[in-house]
Amino acid sequence: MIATPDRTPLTREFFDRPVLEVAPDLLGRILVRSTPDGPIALRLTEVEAYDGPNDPGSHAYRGRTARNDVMFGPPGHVYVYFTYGMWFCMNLVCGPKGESSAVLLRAGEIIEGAELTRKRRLSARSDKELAKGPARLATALDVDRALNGTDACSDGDAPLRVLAGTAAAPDQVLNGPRTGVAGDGGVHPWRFWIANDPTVSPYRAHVPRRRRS
DNA sequence: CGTTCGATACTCT
DNA sequence: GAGTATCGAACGA
Repeated sequence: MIATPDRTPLTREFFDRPVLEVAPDLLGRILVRSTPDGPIALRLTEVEAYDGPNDPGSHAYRGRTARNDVMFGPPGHVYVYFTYGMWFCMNLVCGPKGESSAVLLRAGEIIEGAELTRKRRLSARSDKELAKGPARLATALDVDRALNGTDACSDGDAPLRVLAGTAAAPDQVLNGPRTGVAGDGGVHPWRFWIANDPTVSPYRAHVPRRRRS
């Protein structure tokens, strides 16, 4: 039988651990986005760990800036960044305050409010694609810069919360190289996903782009 | 389902 | 100025 997902929020202590512990433990958890039209719930199926100052792939690698400021704050908060001129991606800050580690939320399954996400994800060829990729996930949940720095551990009517859900069994969690990270030729296998889940995004190696002349 | 190509504007050098 | 923690359109199978 399938256990009923636990709808209690994850605590700040959950996120106040090494990011490589937190990242796989987030799989199967439930992200709830409160919108004026109603809640959207997503079961996390794919994440990536970014290990603060020790990780050349991390936005925090070269120190604190206006963009990555939230990463240096308390755990359990939302870090949103803008990339490729068009897209937002969302992370959850981990580790003790000041460590600047975070988990990128890469993909998930919409389990509630799918009708609300379809209006923003018109290009999705099926519901499996609604949140298949980090920018698609953010678009589906209507996440943008306005949510940067918000607390995902607060209860009540916070715009974003993370609930306990049903953690993926450890033997169902696979890991491999991170997607699209410059210079990370499999050195850091810090992408984690649920085995055989149809909502996991395809792996893409990093491709440097040059501007047209 | 897969591949290829290029749009886009922000961040840091 | 250069690079980017990506995606969608178009096309083929």
